[in-house]
Amino acid sequence: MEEQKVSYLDGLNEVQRGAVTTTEGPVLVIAGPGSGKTRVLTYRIAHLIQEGVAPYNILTLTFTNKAAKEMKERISQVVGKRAAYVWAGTFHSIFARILRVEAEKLGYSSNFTIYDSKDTSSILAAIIAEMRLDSKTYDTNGVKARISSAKSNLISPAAYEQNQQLMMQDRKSRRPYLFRIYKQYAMRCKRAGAMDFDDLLYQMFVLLHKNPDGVLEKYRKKFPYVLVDEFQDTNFLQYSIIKKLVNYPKSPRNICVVGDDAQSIYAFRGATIENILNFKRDYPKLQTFKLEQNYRSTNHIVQAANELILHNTGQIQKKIWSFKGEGQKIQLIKAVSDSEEGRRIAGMILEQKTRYHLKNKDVAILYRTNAQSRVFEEFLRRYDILYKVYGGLSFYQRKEIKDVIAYLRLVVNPNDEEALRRVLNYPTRGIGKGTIEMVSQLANEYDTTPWAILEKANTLGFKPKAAKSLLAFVNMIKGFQRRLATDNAFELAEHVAKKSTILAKLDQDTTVQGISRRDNVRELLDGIKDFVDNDELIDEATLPDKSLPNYLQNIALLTDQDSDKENDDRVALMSIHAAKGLEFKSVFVAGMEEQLFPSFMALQEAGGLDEERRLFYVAVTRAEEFLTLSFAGSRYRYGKLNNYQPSRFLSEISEENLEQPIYSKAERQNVLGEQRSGIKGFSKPMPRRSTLGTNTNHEVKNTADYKVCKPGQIEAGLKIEHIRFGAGVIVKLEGAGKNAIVHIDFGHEVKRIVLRFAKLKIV
DNA sequence: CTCCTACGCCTTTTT
DNA sequence: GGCGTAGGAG
Repeated sequence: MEEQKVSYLDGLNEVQRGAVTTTEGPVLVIAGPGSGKTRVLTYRIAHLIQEGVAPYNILTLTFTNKAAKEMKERISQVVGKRAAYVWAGTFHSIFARILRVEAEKLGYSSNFTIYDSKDTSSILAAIIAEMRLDSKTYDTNGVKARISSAKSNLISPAAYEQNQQLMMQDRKSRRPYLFRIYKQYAMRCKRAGAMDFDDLLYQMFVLLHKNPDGVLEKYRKKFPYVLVDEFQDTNFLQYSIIKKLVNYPKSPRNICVVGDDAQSIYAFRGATIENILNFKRDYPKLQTFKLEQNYRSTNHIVQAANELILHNTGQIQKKIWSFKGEGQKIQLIKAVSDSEEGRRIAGMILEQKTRYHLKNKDVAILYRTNAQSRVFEEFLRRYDILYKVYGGLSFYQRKEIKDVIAYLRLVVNPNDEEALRRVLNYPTRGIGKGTIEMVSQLANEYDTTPWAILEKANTLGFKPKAAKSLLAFVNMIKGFQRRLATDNAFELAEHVAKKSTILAKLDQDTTVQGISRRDNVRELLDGIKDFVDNDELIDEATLPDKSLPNYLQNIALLTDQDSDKENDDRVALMSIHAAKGLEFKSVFVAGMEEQLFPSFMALQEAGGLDEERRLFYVAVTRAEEFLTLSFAGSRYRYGKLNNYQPSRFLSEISEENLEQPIYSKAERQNVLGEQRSGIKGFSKPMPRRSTLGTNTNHEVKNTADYKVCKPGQIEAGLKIEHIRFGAGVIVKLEGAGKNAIVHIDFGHEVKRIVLRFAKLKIV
């Protein structure tokens, strides 16, 4: 035992060891990127277990399933099978697990449905329509964000209505009835026996706060040791729950939170760095450990990270440093267009693979928005490089999958309104818009669920034809429900897919998308079969349960289809957000352009720029050895071509660390000077503008005001500007009329372009 | 009521 | 450029 202890503690530096072995009392670990944060967390848990703490008394909260899984695996490497009993998971999944047990105390069934973000949007859209509110002022996403934010700040619908400040804000933004939507939405969720993502946290808090049958004491006792990963990304609600569990009179306050304020990138969904400050205030006996040594990246990368984050205001003082040697300077790709960016990055990956013997999985392409992945997919395919796109719309978010799942959800919980709405007339069975609206109205009138209305369809004044269709639907679902007792998840799902005629419907569609949809449904069924056939005990505390309800509970919180087989050798394509916590030998950060990164949305919000910069900090620090930044002078957005300026972030890394910087030293001073003087948005030296506070949008040349010359004007020797490729000289004209081709020298290459399609401007 | 087409909006990031 | 919805014809 003693020896074992020594063996794992030996691999830690002084500070890390302190963070691991200080098991009693509140601990704050400020962990820079690559500083061995996960190591500290897992060793700490392992250490607790070695010291005699029961694994099931340890609660570890993370933000992603992936992080939780990794942590469990690494704990088991130190303490073996006992690791399976540790309560480690995402906030949402852990609380869902607890809420299933305690559901009845809150008036829910333990079979409650979890509404994902799309379900929420869809219900809100329906409510807004039913209330006859203008869907433009009450845009679904805006309303959703507002409700989510209310919940995250523990404001109930009733409290919302009483809150003068919120009501005032709504009146100002011409949405005075927002509180009614919130109220209605909350009522509907409850009536449907469903919780959305925020409810999983909100209801957890309510449970602990109302404390029916002493549940609060039960969980305080159950979890004497609490750990929180990525603490900088917790919101007020999450912090409040943790506080309930840990901070009370006579509590041992054995809580360890790990985070890095410089990596806080979720302020947009309510995360607040204030939690770190509050933590210091709430736990006076706090012990703080700062992990600053970076074990991940070479020095140029670390230094670049340090210098760019200096442009932010109010970071906790911290400077990361590395012993890994100078390494290679950061490379910069200047591409004229998004497709050239794709081509050059793919080419560079090929080159790096040969020159440095990198595997595909050593490489990642990171971007600000998921929509950017397409070009890279195209070129990686062309270059025969295997890749995997993470995030974006997950498998379970696809329409056809949601449709099948909706049937299954309905079988388990017929009150699930959203599932009902989705499939009541899909595949079409003669239940039209009017009928559906009437169902909804009756449900509100009788204060009951739509399902209950359907069951009594023949007594409520529906047209005979409609009533017949509705009852046929009810009988079909009831038929499925009878099988719940006997069928396993797969048998039932397959039966449902057939009998609902979903499969037949998809078979009719012979378009490419149609076939792919069908394949997806097949894949879903295969997945359910896997779930049923798999005998492996994931968690030794629970017995295998192959029922449909259990299947649905398992997938409800799966977002990334984390079927990630470790030996899958693929280049990773993902958003920077999704890359947090990961590391790669070689990282490409694409789309380094003003308006894209930093995002134009963020630039309009207070603190937005700083958050974008922290995001860039996260991106940069994912790289171990090779970091390449790239920008494109033009790219398609919403199917339209736009021109872009290089991101200001590029000018925040000095020549010491960045190869072939776009700016000379003098220019760089100039740019920094302008930024400091408060003129937003110019990342490139520009002639002085006459007006102050010029909006950056003016910098973006758009297709509309680009004056294209007529084909007849073109002749050899002319200097022109091409809308995508920039400045060039006409070399010659080939052919005439419709087929005329123009040769243009753009400096680095001569392109042949069909004259009648070329958008050229004579300079 | 169903199917087809046209139009409009979309994209910031996630559990 | 792509998806979802609205509006019209059958």
